[in-house]
Amino acid sequence: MDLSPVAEDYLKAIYHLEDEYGRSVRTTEISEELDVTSPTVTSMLDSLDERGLVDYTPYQGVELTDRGEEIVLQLVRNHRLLETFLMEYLDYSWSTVHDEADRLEHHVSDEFTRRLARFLGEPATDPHGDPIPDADLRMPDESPYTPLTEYEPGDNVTVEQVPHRDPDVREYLSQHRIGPGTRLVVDEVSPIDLVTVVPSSTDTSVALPTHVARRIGARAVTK
Amino acid sequence: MDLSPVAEDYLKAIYHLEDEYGRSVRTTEISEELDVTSPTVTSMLDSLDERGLVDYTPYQGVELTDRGEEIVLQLVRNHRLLETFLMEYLDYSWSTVHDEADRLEHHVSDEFTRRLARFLGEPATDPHGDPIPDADLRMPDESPYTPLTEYEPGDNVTVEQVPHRDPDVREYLSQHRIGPGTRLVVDEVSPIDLVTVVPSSTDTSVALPTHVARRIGARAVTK
DNA sequence: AGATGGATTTAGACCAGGCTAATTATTCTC
DNA sequence: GAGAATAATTAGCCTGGTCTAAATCCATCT
Ligand SMILES: [Mn+2]
Ligand SMILES: [Mn+2]
Ligand SMILES: [Mn+2]
Ligand SMILES: [Mn+2]
Repeated sequence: MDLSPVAEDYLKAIYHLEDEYGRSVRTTEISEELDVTSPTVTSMLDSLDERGLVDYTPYQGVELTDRGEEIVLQLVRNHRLLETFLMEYLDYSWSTVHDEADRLEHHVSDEFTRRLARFLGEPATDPHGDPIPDADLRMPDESPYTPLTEYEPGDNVTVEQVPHRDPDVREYLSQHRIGPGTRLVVDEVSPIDLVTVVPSSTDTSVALPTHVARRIGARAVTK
Repeated sequence: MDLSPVAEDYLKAIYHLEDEYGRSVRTTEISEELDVTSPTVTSMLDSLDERGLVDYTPYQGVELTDRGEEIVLQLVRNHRLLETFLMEYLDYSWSTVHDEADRLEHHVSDEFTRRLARFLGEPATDPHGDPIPDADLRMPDESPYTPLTEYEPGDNVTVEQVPHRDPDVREYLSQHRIGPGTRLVVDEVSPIDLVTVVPSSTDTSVALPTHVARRIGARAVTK
């Protein structure tokens, strides 16, 4: 299967959207995720379906096939190992590393990734706290982190996992000094889709909408 | 200037051919180098000329402009730093490293290359003995190595620079255990375009056509 | 100087991946 | 259950990069 970077990005988008919504994915969702028009998506879905990488039912939605998912898992492995390398050896910050990896993931060979994984010591998690599929593309077990939304006011936690694909979310968190390793106290978990936290480095309260807080993984600090 | 990898490869081909023949480059030469047909080359030359990256006179030939050369030098810098990393840290062999670098060179950012150069200690030469342009794209001075063709029978030398872009040449040298660091004795420099050498590791004489021997750089071993 | 052959360009086609405008399905609302 | 609103697809066009076949240029040789 010789796939263009463009086609690979459609598969990745479908993967992430399936994961986010837990159901088959709509044309519009892909078109928004990738910033292309919906007719463009339709024609790519036709072509991916022909190649057996997705199951696509017009007007109904699309899902990855096993072969499609395998391709995505290899890309995710490439991506997360690259991010690990870029941060640990080239001193990229967690908020700048994604774009570089998102391009390179399509262009490194499997051989490269094998060797890089060995060089890095076969890590199971990347610096954003996300799991890295192993050489057989098995995803490590559930991450042991608890979403910020499940803590109580007053809880003292260390951030371990940070959503970073969306540039706006990334920028906001980075601006407010919330990243991997940040210590913070949960201030308020409001029923109107808001969590407020106080990073110990700043003493300033930071408001987080639930959809962001839910994706921040943290570990309780045992005093 | 937002250039496709394909366009970049045309510029690189022109650069290497100019270097090899010391004159402007013909359509056919590019078409052989890149394995595309000559009409394809003609149309790409039109487009590169319009963008000011080459000077192209139909039926006469083509040369890089300063802007074109700058782009190539950045690619060469990317390429040689990548090869250095791949060999020194990921244990690629000198004969397998080129293809990976030849793809990646088009996809790493300038930021990546700056950081990689720092990580590697700002090397001036790659593991094939080729000079690496510095951050301002200045090529280091002439390599201090002497082509194998200029030695005399009986001379004892260490190979420092090895041509490796042509897969056939690369395969031949690798097969006969001639690579960076190889010690060998010059056996015969024949007027019929042939140099024979004996690598000290094998004791078997290896014949090299002049066009290959000329590109092998070596240093005399002082006994 | 003219004829010829090889190199080169022009003409016309195709595919991937985009777009806009128009059409058709599906879903929502009353 | 009909009409309106929304989502999705189809139709048709464009660009970049490729090809083959046809036309043209130019260097060389007599
Ligand atoms: Mn990422
Ligand atoms: Mn990507
Ligand atoms: Mn190389
Ligand atoms: Mn290349």
